[in-house]
Parts: sequence; C-alpha cells; structure tokens
Amino acid sequence: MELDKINWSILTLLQENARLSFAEIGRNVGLSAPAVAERVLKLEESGIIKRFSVDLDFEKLGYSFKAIISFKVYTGKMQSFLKFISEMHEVYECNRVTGEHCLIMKLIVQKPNELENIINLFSDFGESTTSIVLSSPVEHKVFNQNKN
Amino acid sequence: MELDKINWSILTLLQENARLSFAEIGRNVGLSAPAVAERVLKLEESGIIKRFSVDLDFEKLGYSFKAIISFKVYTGKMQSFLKFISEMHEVYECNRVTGEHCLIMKLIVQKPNELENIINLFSDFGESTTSIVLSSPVEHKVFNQNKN
DNA sequence: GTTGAAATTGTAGGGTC
DNA sequence: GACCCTACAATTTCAAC
Repeated sequence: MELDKINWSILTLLQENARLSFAEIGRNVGLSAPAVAERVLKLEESGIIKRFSVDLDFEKLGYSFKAIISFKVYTGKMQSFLKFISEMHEVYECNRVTGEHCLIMKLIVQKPNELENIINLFSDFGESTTSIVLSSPVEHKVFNQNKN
Repeated sequence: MELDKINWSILTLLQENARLSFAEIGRNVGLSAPAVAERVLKLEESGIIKRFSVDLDFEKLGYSFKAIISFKVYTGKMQSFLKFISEMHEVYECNRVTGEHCLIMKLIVQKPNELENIINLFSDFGESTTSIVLSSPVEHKVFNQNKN
C-alpha cells in the first residue's frame, strides 16, 4: 500500500493521540470527517494500523523493574518455550534474533525476586543473560517518514 | 495511586482498543459515560496513562528491518550519544541497562545498508553489537494484573 | 457516582469530480 | 475511487443533583 502525505499525517497524529476525533484530524489535514474515517478504516483493514492502544507508566502501576533477557534456547525447546512465555504476563515482548542468542525479551515485574523466579523457570529451556533496565532515554518514539 | 478493579478493567479495555467510547467502556464496567470519562482523565493526569497511541505494522510501511543493538558507550560520550540518537527517527527505543553493555536499542530501518550507515555513525561513540530481528513472537502484550 | 440537555461527533446515504 | 455534504443516531460534556 502506498501512503500519501495525508495518510502519513494521519498516522503521526494518531500516534500522538489515538483518541482524536475524525473531525479534528480532518481540520488538521484539510479533509472532511467522513473522508478521514474512510482513510483510517482502510489503514486498519490493510493492517498498517494494528491496534489503537495506550502507553502505560508501569512504574506508577507498581511494576518498577524492567529487564532485558537474552536467551539461548536449547535444541528442540523453541516451540515449547514460546508457548510457555506467551502465557506469562511478565513477558512484555519477545524477539527472535540472529547472533549468539536466539531470543531477546523484555520483561516487566514488580520486584527483583519475581525476576529470580522467572529466570529459574527459564533454565529448563535454555541459558539466559539478564540486564536490568535503569532508564529508557527513548521509549516508543512516534514514527514518521521525514522525507518527501 | 491505588487502582481498583474497575480502573484495571478500563486500562485493559483501552489497551485493546484505545478508541472505545466512554459510553461503551461504561457498559462493560457498569458505569455511566461521565464516570468513565472522569476516571480516564484522572489516569491521564496521574501519568499512569502516558499516551493514547496506535501500533503500526512497520513492515507494511516499507520499514522491513528491525535490529537490536547492544552498545558500549565510550567514557564521557554518554550524554552526546543520547542527544544524537534522540534526533534519529530510526532509533525507536533505547534502554540504559546494567551489565557489560550500557545501552540496548531497537532500530527500525527500510534496508540493510541504512543499518550499516547507522552503525558507522555510532562507532564514534562506542562499540556496537547488532542483532537482526527475524520475528517477534510476543509484541506489545496487553498488560493487566491477573490476581484477586 | 447519576441523570438530563446542549454541543459535538460518528456514520450512512446520495451526489460530484 | 476519493471526496464532499446532509441528516440522524450516538457520544461527549457540563450542569445540577
């Protein structure tokens, strides 16, 4: 799908505030509300927009520890491990990557000892290297094409 | 801020679809629309809700390569490097972490050679270890407290 | 928290280029 | 096909309770 400037503007506006009304978006990009609604619907149908969501401050919710775990899965254990973590709400994100480690995950927990328990559980499936996140200087940046 | 069950339900609903109307959320949690609006406003003011946003499929936007770069910053270069990457739209996320490497970043680019250029630019500030993301088995999971 | 009224918005229809 | 306009239903918002 080719995106024109207006669609990129709509995506930028929605990234900054997904609850903007179609009317307000329309005022920004020079379109009527129905025209914006139709464009957004097509962006959803095409899958470019995967989900309207909300960014939470996990620290304020009592989940103060973020960790990044690099994980080398034992031979033959990949499928069962992926199934295992898909049901763990502490595993916020998991990426399969090239390089020495197979997986890089981001976890969110309340206390250090929860992390310890999880690392113990993981040890059945492979070898983990854990880093605690101290801060996130860049977090979920608004994505836009800055060229044209 | 202490969250009751209703607020957790609201946060779960909004994570799944940030454009739900307050009226519809109210029907789900047994409140009137103004009551929901007031709760959501307070969640925003308290900073628990950082932003209403939208999850995009970067691949469909032509940005097919995600990479995770572990980065060991040279002594005294941290501040200038953080400023440098804050202006790069390819750096989607950056975490400062414990362990051998100082920073773990996620980048999104269109083509491999863009990544090469970025790694070259980074070499002034420190040493990078790059992994290409092959797939993301878990991505931006909906976060909720599953207890009580 | 609720209810009710006014302003705004979403949405479906028909029409234009 | 993409857009606009119109009209009606739904929602937001603000008041008073």
